Amino acid sequence: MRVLAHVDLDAFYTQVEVQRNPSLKGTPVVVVQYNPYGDLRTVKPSDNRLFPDSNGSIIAVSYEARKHGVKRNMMAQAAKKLCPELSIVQVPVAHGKADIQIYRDAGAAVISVLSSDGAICERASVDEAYLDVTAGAQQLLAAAAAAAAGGGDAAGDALQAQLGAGGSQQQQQAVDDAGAQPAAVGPLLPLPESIEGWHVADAAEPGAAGVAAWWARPAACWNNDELLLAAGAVVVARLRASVAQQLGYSCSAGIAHSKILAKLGSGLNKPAQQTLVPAAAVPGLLGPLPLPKLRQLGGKFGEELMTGLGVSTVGELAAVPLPRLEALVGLENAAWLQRLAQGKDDEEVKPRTLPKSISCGKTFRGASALTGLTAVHGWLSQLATELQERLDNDRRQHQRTPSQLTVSIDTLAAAAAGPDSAAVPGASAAIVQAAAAGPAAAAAGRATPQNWRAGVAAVSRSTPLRRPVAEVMAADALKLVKKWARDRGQGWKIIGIFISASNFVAAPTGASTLDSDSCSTASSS
DNA sequence: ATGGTGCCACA
DNA sequence: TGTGGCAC
Repeated sequence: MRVLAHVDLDAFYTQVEVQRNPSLKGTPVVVVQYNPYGDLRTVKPSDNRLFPDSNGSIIAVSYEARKHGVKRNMMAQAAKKLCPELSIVQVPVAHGKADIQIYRDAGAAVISVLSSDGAICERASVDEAYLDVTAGAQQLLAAAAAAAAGGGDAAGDALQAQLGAGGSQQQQQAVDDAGAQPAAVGPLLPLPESIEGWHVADAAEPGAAGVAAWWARPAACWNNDELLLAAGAVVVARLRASVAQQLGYSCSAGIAHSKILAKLGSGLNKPAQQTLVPAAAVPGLLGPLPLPKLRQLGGKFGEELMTGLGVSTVGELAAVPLPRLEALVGLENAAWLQRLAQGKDDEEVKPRTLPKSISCGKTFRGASALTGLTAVHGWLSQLATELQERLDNDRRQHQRTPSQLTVSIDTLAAAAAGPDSAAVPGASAAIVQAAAAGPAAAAAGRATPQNWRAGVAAVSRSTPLRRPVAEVMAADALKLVKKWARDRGQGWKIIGIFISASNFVAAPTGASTLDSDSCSTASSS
C-alpha cells in the first residue's frame, strides 16, 4: 500500500511577502493584483509594494486576515472594511503585467526541500505538491523493527542506513514480519516527541490527543497499512520541519493512501498542521462531505452529478447504483466515480518537479479590450519578452528548451447579437439567445456590452518554437493572430492574450543566446 | 473591475 | 491540434 502526502503551503504568497518584509509578521496581510490599464510602469519585487489604497482583487489572504472574514477574490477595499488594519501588498509588475516570479522561485525552493530526501515529488502548482513517501515510511519501519528486535537501536539504524534505498526488499520483508506479529506493532514505531499540529481524520478526539489515542491503540488493532501511514506521517513531519527550518515557510499536509484523500486531508487542519487519513476514517470522512469538496467535482461535472442524481454528499454518490451512474456519465466515468466516492484513487505521484509548460498572459477587461493588430503586437512583445526571460532562466537551471509555441486569445465577436442577427461564432445559440432576451435586446443591431460578452470565445494556435527569443516568438505569435483575424473578418475584440512554451527537450546550458545571436539576427521585421 | 498560470481529457 | 474544464 502506498503512503502519499499532499503538501500545501499556507497562504503562500502572503508568507513570501511577510518574509520579505518581516514587520508584517503576525498581522493581517493580503496580496492583490492591480493593473491600471495601459500603464507599463514596473513595480519591482524590491520596491515598497504596500498599497493601502489599492483596490486590486485579492489572490492570497494571511490567516490573521481570514479571522476577519477576508476572502480570496474580494476587492481590497472591501476587505479593509472588514479589517481596517489590513496590509495590502501588490504583486510585482513587469512588462505591463503582474509578475509572480518571486512566488515561483519560493515555490521551487520548497519543492527542492521536499524532494531532497528520496520522496517522489510531483509539483501540483506553485504552492502545492504531492509526495509518495512509501519508501521512506518502509525504511523507517524497518529501522524501528530492527531496533526493537536487536535491542540496540543504534545498531539497527546503522544497518538500515547501510541498506539504504537498495535494501527495499529486506525492508519490505521486515515490515511484513512486523505485520505478522501484531503484538510487536504498538511499540514498534514510537510516537514522536512532538506531535503538535498533528491530527487523525475522524478521530474520537481532536488534535494531538486524538493522535496519541490512535497511536496508543492496542497492538492488535493496528494493521500494516496504518503502520505505514504512521511512519509516513513521521516522514512528512520531518519534511515540513525542513521546509520551516531551511526556508521559513509553514505548510500543511495530508497523509493517506491515495492522492484524493491526501489532498482532502491537507485541507482539514490548517495552517501549519498535518492530518492522517487512515482507511478506517474514510467512510466517516467522505460520507457527509459535500460533493464539490472533492477534487475534480468542484465544477460543472460535480454540478451535473448533483442535479442529475439528486445527491449532494459523497456518501450519497457512493450509494448510487452503478447502472444509474453509468446512464448519466458513461461507463468509464461511472467506475472512476464510484471508486472516488470511496476514496479509492489509483493516480500515481508523478516524479515531476518542473512545470511542463511556461506561459504568460494578460487579460484586457472592458474598455481595455484590444481591437487592432498594432495593440496585439505590442502586448505580444511584452509577453514574449517576459517569456524569454523565464525560458532563459529555465534553460540555465534545467538544461532544456521548449519546442512548441502556442498563442491563445480570448475574443469577443463584434457581430450584434440581436434576435435576427447571425449567430456569433464561438458562442452557443443558447447563450446568444439569452443575451438577446436580456436588457441588450432593445439595442439589437448595435454592439453593447451585454452582447459583446455573449460572444466570448477562446482560440489557440500552435507553431514550432524556432528560437526562444522574444522578437522571434512575438513575430510568430503575431502571424498566428493575423491569420486568425483575416479568417475571422472585421470586427473583433481581444480580451485576453496568452503565449505558452511547451514540449521541452534537452538542451545544453548557456549556448542559447549566443547561438541565436550568431545564427541570424532577430531584427528582421 | 475575479488575474495569471498550469494541468488534463476529449474530439 | 485545438477546445474546454478544473484548480488556486
